[in-house]
Amino acid sequence: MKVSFCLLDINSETKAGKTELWLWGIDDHEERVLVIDRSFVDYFYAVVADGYDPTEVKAKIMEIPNTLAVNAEIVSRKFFGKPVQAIKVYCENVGNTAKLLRSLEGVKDVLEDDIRISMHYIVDNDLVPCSWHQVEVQEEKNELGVRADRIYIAQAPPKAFEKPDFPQLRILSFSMACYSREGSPKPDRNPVVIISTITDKGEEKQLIAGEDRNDKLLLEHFIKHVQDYDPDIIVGFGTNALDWSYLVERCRILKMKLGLDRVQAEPHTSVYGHVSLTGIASLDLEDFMNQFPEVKVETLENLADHLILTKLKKPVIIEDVDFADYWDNQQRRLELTAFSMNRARSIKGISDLVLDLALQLSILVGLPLDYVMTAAVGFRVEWFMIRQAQKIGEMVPKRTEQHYRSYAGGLVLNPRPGLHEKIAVLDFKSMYPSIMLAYNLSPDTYIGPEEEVPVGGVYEAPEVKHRFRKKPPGFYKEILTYLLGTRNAIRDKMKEITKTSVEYRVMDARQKAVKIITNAAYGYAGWTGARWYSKPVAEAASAWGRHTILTAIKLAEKAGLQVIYGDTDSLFTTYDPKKIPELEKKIEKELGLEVELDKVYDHVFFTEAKKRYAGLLPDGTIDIVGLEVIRGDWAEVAKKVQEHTLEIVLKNNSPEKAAAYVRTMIQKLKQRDVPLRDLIIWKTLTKPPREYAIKAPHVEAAKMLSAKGWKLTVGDKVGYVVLTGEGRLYSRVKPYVFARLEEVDIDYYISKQVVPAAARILEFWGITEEKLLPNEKTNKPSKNLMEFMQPQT
DNA sequence: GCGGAGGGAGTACCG
DNA sequence: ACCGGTACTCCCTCCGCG
Repeated sequence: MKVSFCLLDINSETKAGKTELWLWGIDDHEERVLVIDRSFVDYFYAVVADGYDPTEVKAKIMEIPNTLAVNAEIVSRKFFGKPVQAIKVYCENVGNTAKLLRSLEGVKDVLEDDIRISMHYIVDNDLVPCSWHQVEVQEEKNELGVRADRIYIAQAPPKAFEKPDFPQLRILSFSMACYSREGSPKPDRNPVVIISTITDKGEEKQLIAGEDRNDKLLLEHFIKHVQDYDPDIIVGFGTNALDWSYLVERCRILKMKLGLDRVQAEPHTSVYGHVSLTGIASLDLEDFMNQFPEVKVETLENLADHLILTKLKKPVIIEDVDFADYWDNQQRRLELTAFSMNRARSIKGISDLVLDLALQLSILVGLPLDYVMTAAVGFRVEWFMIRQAQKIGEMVPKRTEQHYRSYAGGLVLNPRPGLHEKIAVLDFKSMYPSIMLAYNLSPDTYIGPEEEVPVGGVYEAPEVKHRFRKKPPGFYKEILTYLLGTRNAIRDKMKEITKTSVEYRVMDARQKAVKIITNAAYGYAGWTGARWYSKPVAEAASAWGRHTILTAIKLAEKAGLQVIYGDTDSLFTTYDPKKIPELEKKIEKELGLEVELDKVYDHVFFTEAKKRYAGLLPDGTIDIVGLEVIRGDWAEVAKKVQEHTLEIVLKNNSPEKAAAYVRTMIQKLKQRDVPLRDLIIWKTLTKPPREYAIKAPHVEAAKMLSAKGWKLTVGDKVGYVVLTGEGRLYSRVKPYVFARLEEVDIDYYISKQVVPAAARILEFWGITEEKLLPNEKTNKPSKNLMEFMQPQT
């Protein structure tokens, strides 16, 4: 019989020395199915050395005792574009056999022994995660005790096919709270006191520990609840780093097993730091944070707030530290449980918004849903490439960390400081991908300095002089042609569809997924960890990029436009509605790359610094780029003042008014009329505190947190405030959770945060830091004299 | 012993 | 665990200073 199913998860199981592939999915009757394929044997390639007869090499391989090689076949493949003969060796234990063959005479290289069997299976059979497949099967009785409505044995590998609808997924979102009076909770001593869950249908369920904080029953109920609801996807926040390992450990201590997946096994750590649940896609919303760089302190509450899930009322935030206090108070315990439930609701709300993109990334890249979300962008690009490589018979290079050599990147112009009117921003569309495509940049088209110019000729990069054959199209070109073509096609189709339709939403997500991979291709090429790393490719791309923008500047100036600023692929010029379209055409004609008029600023302000400016758009919104306002490591109070300063300057063209506003704010600060939270400075811990070469404020604050039992890891953000006192800054900081408003050094916030941020803008009009600070005895007379002598004011 | 200059460490941004 | 280019703050060392 034939069944159709949507593939959601895949794992491999070894039964009696034989590896099976288990495909988990939903069939077209909404039944949960497990399709087992026992016919796939994993493999690797043994590349035949020059001058050896493949038939003999193959025979030799088969003769080796204990190779475990079940079969071998001679195949023609490509490696970096060059045709090679290889022996495809099928065997049960790829790792050992590949090792044996590495030193065999006649074998030049061993490849793809580092690709996991489930990925070989997906790639070779062209399976598409989160998509429909048809497969010839025989039904088998569920004697394995797995949680599935049907179990099938595949008679042949499944085949992907197009089907527009998507099955109704069961999704469970959850959040947990632990009781600890000793800092970060530890599973060997601190119980889980609340788990809040909510399903995709909005059904809420809370599991709460008993008065004695005994969590055995709670955990049993949680496991049972998951088993009963049988979700296809489980969503949490911080689950990979925290929740899953905590729950597993906690269960072990209570002599239980956290068997909530579809084979009643424990969650297990997998690649990319992902924690995997067999048969269920486990998603961690923390992995989505890089989608929202605007959210600087990456908490669930901040993300929910950013996505306006909480527009009705700002929820009360209860810090982890205070959980124990809340729990121990009858009345406040209700607040804690409500808070926990709200977290679960936020998780559901956010996943409703981001799941489309996650699914499309999984479909495009070909990694199962849970993996694709945890994988860093470099690995997403790589899996997409591996998939394409298979299609054209290209073998996958090994991952060998290459020696790092830096190279020159994009060109940044010095801005013309001051306030400008009517400024156009021209952007090259997908500049690096377009360049790589236009000049056929690829590791396999690169012609080394010693090599002859091939028939058909070469493109030679400016400055760096790297050469690339014009024909045939290289691997990167194939990929970028597909990506850029697909994105354009999707965007064209989207124009014909109602914006509120489901179809539009799906296409928008697909378009975003394609964009993510396209934009990362250049960075991938220059990443020493990449399988298809090629410094010449990345270096040539940026060289052509510099050439491109330099040419564009010349053309703009020739057209009579003044260039105010430019960075990598953008140009800021005076706006002339007649000249701009002509310039666009001229640039496209001369360079073969598309430019577009991205926006026109009514007013735009530059300091002398690159990469920092603010512009007013016709609709009244203000773009702020690079300045303190958009930085996460400045106190909110300074950012607010700078933002308002910019608004006054850009909208009213009135620096004096802005200065007056700043002075008012300083007065307010002096009264300590400011919430403590506006004084917090957040900085990331980029290494373990011990390893810092110098003393730094955020590191000292981190040490104080650790001393109180906080578990801090690299990548965590530390929030601290500056206190009054003597000496270096690092000696008078305190984590904000321990601090009171009365102890903070308000003068620090005035002189080192608010005033510099405001003066950054106002200095252009001669309003210096000194002029913003109220006149006091602390002001040195000499400075006032200097001020007096400055001519421009 | 102290203050300031200048280089270095550290972080976060832009495209 | 994607690239290079850039701004900026605070730390730290060193130098001058009879």
